[in-house]
Amino acid sequence: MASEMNRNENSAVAAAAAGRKPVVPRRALRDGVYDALLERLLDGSAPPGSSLGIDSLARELEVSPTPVREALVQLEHTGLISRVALKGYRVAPPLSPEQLAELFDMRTILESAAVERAVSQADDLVPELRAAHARHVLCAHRVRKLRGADGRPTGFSDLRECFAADWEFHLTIIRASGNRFLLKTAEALSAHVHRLRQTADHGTTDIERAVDEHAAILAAFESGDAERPLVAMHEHLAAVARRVSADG
Amino acid sequence: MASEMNRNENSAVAAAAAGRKPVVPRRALRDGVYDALLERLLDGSAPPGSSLGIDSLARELEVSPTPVREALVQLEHTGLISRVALKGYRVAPPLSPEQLAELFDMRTILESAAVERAVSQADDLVPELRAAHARHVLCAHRVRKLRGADGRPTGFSDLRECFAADWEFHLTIIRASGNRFLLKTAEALSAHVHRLRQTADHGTTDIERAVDEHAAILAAFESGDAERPLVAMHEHLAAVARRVSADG
DNA sequence: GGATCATAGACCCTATAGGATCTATTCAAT
DNA sequence: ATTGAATAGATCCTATAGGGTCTATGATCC
Repeated sequence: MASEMNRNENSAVAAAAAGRKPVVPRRALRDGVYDALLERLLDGSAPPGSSLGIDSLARELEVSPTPVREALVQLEHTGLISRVALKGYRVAPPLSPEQLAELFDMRTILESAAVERAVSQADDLVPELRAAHARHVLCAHRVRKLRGADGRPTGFSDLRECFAADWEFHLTIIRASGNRFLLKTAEALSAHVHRLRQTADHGTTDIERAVDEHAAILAAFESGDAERPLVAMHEHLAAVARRVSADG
Repeated sequence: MASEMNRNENSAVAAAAAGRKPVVPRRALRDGVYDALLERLLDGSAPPGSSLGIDSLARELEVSPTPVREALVQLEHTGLISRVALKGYRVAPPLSPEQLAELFDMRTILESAAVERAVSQADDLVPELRAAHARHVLCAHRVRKLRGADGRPTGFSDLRECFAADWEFHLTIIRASGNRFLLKTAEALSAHVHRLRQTADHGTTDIERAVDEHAAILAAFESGDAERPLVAMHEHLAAVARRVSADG
């Protein structure tokens, strides 16, 4: 009897119980719909305030309303869309200056705590951080090349990749903190962080500034000092907040 | 308590959508199912690891599977349930000691930041905090009376109310921070905080300890000092972590 | 001309049905 | 006795249909 139970215990079940992800990620329709809707919200296809009709979205995406509804519920907790019961979903308006300040205040809270906890494990962190930074530098270089040739970056695809590399640098530090709740919260905030990329017309100068400041953070971790990474991160976040607030 | 959480979340979303909307809280079936399921998860009716069948839940609650599905999606992001695509939902296992440590580490991060930001607005905070603390004291007194009469508190209803008052004290401070993201994150963690009440057999002694420590925090805010509330909060959270970790 | 009411359309919410998948039991074969 | 496949049951996922509500347009009345 016991052997049967052991045999019946699937690897996916064991992985879920242990908190690990299954080897092959299985996806239902609702996950694909979620990605599609998130894409629309992030690249500005859906202007703020526009209504998200369940039925119309289902027709556009060629699925039934049910997975659309599930994806919208999942999207609701990101803050990108707002729901009024018996009235429907709408794209949330862009963050007010006050909310923007609160967002960066929150980022400072979370990432400062992450840095404080990551310095003790700098040996494991520094190599990963170097790799993440290298990818960021590579993207920035490519964007600059494209800009030099065409005079303007081609759409959002290259910029998005660069922004993703930027965010990945931050996530690497947060992961090193070893706190799953911290990581989960940061990921929940990522939607807002990515959305304000599209609002502010970030030129390549901002990207280069970010690369430089990330380099300073990396160097601070490499120095082995316990205080310098924290101040470097503080300066970086404050600089990003200034650049975002003082947009055209 | 569940309805309060949901109402707060809705008001926050409405505020983020378009200013203030003191509308009557309209509720769809989905919200009621969410509350019912949260109730089951918090009072231990659903043991960890048990499967949450959509169809069976729909039959039990006498609704169709669709609102059940929506409520499960909404519940998924709280961490109380885990989903495997094409396999179903299951009640998440209780937090491991490591996760428990991370949870309290996260609480320390968030609530320390909240205290730091709340001290500047102590004039507005102190009256609200006094009221919240009074409700907590009242609940604790009633629980002690009941315990003295019957020898044991009647079920969870009274204790739950007391725990809700405890948490409301913390939320009051976090609200005073003026950071919506901080508040939203704390509310997201509340599910875990409330769930571990049921696991550990908290006697009335723990409640009294919490009341005393809350009183110390309140006194620290009343003193006008900028440092004392922070250390009082630190001591409180550390004490709670010790009491939870050293359970029977 | 302005306001009120009625009607129509669109939408959300809920319920039911069918196809596909997974789990568990059963049975046969080595 | 253990392994393997096959079948039955249950469950999940998706699609479709109907009831109720909200919004918008147009007509009527003051």
